[in-house]
Amino acid sequence: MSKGKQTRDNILNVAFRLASENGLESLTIGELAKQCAMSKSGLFAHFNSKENLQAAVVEFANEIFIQRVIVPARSDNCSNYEEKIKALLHHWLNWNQSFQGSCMFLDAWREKCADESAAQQVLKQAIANWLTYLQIQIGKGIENQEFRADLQPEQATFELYGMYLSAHLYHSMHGQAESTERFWQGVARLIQSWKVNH
Amino acid sequence: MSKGKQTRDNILNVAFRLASENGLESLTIGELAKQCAMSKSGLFAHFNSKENLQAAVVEFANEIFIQRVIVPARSDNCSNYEEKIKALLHHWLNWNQSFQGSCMFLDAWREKCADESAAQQVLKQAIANWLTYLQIQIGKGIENQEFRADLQPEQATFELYGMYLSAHLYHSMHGQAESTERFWQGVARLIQSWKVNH
DNA sequence: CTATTTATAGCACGACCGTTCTTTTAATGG
DNA sequence: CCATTAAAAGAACGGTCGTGCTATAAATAG
Repeated sequence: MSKGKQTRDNILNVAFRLASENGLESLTIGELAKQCAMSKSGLFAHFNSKENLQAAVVEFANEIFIQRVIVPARSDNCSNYEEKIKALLHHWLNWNQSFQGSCMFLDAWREKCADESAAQQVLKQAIANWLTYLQIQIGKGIENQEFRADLQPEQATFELYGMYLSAHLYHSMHGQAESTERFWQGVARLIQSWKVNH
Repeated sequence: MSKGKQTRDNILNVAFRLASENGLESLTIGELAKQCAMSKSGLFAHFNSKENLQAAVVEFANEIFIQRVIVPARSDNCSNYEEKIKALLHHWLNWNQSFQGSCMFLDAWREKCADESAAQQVLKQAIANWLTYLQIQIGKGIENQEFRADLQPEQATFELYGMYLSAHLYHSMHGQAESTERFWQGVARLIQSWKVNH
């Protein structure tokens, strides 16, 4: 790897950490440069604009996400899709709780009406991809006859994501223990309802 | 109402609007003063620090929230607690969808580790109050034997809030129609599960 | 080892940030 | 109506923001 790419990679690592602490919005070039022991202009030259930097950070975060959530779930060798989904949720929750601050993926909806920044577009796409991935797993679970035939994968994904978001909020309000407990209790009930016919 | 309080009230109205569009974090005194047709220093004198301003905006937003969600639900004259909860959710969703940008109440978890700003503390308290209020309604529904005796109000509130958060996200990703549809479908299923014994 | 490209630093810019101080204007109570 | 108080404006501050431009240092290729 050439020097340039190497430095750029380091910058993104540090930027990812900072953005995870204080949010993507409050990531500044000056502070980032300081943390990287670089000059502002030297760092700036790698991205040519703050918007590009932000977008790059989001792309980088998405790669980390895939590496920490989707890939590990593959290695878990789940015997069915319920196990697969639970494994995904497990790694997802770990990912979430790995931030001392806030996960930047939750800033996706911070849209200023029409003029979306490049970073926000990348962010939304990443989330959309992830939700679609989840949805496909649920769909496969239906095909595999683990879940009811009339279960709607989109709706199920919607509710699963809600459980995750709520866990995120409760994490900062009531701590990790209660957040995790409520999440898994809710998920268990939810998945149960995917199986039973009413 | 004296001139001072009057102006302050106007400032908070405008600030609430701005913060609802672009987030509480990106609310600046200069821009706010411009929108209020005031000088920066004139506006500043009302709060003496940005932190106080932000906290005041959050308190103001909380009052609006109560006025738009809790109070209207009282006028709905619900015959039971299920209806009451649904009325609350209805107004809650309306509140949420009244923002073209983001609802500032969702920035509560944006904590920078130990050093929480005054605004964030007020924000968290407001959310905690609201969730407790919801939880109490559910508890009364249990007392009233509308819901299962072994239903956990805290857990039920957790899951209800997740539904709301997911609706908020889907609103910006898939539009209002789908978001609303999924929300009510999820809520219907959730409340149904509060009644039936498994 | 040298020539050339690439990466980084240094410096300056205009703009805006929150905040303070002083002065002027407006509202208020007697 | 006048004296007093409260409210708003004006100007300036040190700081930081993102972003150019220019020079230097380092990596790379021949």
